[in-house]
Amino acid sequence: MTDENMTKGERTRSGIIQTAHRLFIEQGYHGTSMRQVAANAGISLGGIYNHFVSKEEIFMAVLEAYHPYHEMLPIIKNAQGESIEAFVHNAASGMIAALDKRPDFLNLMFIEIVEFGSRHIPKIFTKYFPQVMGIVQRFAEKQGNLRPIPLPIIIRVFIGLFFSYYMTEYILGEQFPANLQQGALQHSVDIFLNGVVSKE
Amino acid sequence: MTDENMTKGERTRSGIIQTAHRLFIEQGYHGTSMRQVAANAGISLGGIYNHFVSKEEIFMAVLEAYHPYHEMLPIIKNAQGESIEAFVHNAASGMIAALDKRPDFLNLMFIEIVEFGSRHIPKIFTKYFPQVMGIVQRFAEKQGNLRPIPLPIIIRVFIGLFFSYYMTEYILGEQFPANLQQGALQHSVDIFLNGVVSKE
DNA sequence: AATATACGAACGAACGTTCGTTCTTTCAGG
DNA sequence: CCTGAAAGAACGAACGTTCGTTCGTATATT
Repeated sequence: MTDENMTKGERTRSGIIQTAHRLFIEQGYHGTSMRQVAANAGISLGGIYNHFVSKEEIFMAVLEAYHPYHEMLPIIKNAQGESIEAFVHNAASGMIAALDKRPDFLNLMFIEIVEFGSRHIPKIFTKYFPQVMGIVQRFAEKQGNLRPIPLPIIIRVFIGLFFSYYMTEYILGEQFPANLQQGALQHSVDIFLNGVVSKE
Repeated sequence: MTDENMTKGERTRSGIIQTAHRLFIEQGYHGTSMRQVAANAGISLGGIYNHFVSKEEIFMAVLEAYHPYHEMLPIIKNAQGESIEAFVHNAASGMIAALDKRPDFLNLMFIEIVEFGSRHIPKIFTKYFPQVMGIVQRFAEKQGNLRPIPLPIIIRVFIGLFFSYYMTEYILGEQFPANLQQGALQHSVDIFLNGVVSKE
């Protein structure tokens, strides 16, 4: 929805969500005050309550607006149809690129975990996992050269691979020696596909 | 240090740290008040300030007391000297067992990341990484059958493997289909060692 | 004219910290 | 072993601020 199609109220609401998102990921939920949200969104304190009934409802709206799953699924879907090496590498780098557009998405997740007791994450995962499972299953059957490892495990290790890869870059940055290596993602995918043990 | 060797003040201080740890991992840092800490530690509000100059100093003490690195390093050290399969599996399951004794350590990390901007984690990592690097390097040289992948990458992927493995169990529990698989850790280690692609 | 939106003062509650005071522990000097 | 003074520890009221939310009123939009 473009800016012109929105009423004034919708634009204000959207601005509040955007501002709250930035403040939440910088300071946490309880570390952010409604006054900060109001000031940074260019609205008065009381005016916020014309658009949201409570602070927690703002957090819910932020969570809804900023989770990247809608962008992730097509990436996995579009990555199929080539060799397994290309598939995995494209999927991994595509997902990391998608997360790069939501640079502080992990913070949002951590707030969810710590300050709200992970109420929503399992729901999101169980909703999306079957879809991912279906995509990978169809690809695996067509490709046919996987070792006999349960598919959910493979998916779990893959998600873990790219997730921890991103997390390491995100949290530690260049302060972690392993982050300075050239082609780190390529190597990581290589390990996922072929392992670290030499077969010669 | 046992309870008998401690003065009254040391015992109180230790109790405050213990209580604060529990409340922080349940509610976050800003979500926990000094009054809650005082009440749950069985001390008065003002009394706390005989042992800590500020709330943040309590968090520092909690972080120091509850990070599991002191236990992790010996585990990696003691896991060496056998085959690479045994080494990796022992190290992985040992580290997961160590984290199990600090069941909410991840929450503490997440608070650090969100509410304190990851001020301390890089410091901790750069302190311990060279030691881990040294241990693994000596083992790799002795073993000698690793594929030509940079060692920091291997370590990074391994840490990511076990870290995300634990995180998946911890956050999602049985609600994540892949967690219900038998021998999930064994399979994960297998992928790390040999990859998912069949070599036949 | 009717409705939606914005305002900012005001509310009571809760926040982290300080304060003066009292009670308890510690450990010399006898 | 006592004794008594110094130090340590605990208390809870109170401080000034900030919190999330409400409200009556004014302004803008439709």
